[in-house]
Amino acid sequence: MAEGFRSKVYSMVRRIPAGRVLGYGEVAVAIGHPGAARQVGWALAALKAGNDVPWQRVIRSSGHIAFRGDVLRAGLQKALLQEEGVEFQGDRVPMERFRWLVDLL
DNA sequence: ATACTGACACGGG
DNA sequence: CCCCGTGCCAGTA
Repeated sequence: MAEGFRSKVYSMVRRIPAGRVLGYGEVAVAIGHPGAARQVGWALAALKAGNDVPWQRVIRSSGHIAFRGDVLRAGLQKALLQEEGVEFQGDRVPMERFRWLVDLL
C-alpha cells in the first residue's frame, strides 16, 4: 500500500538533527508536497505522546513558534529547542543560523 | 460527493 | 508591527 502523507512527514522530521529547525513549508517541499504546509502541521498535531518524532524542530517560516493560542505547548516547544542548543532572539529563532540545510545532504 | 477544519505561507493595507 | 484575504490539500463528518 502507498505510504501515507503522515508517514512521509514523520520520517522527514525524524531526520532533522538536534539543534536545527525547519519551516512547515520546507518540510512539505522536502517530502514532495510543495504548498502542503498546513497538512504538515495537521500531521504533527495528530501525533500522540510517546512517539519518536522531534516535532519541536518544525516551526514557522518566520522563525516563530507555532500554536497561536496554546501558550503551554508553545512554551514546551521553546524549552525543548533551547535544550537542544537552538537560540532565541525574543520570541523567534534566527532561521539564518539554525535552519537545517537539507540541500547539503 | 460536498463542507468544513487546520501546530501554514505570503502579499496587501 | 498587526490584521485580513487567498491559496493550499489531507483528513473528517
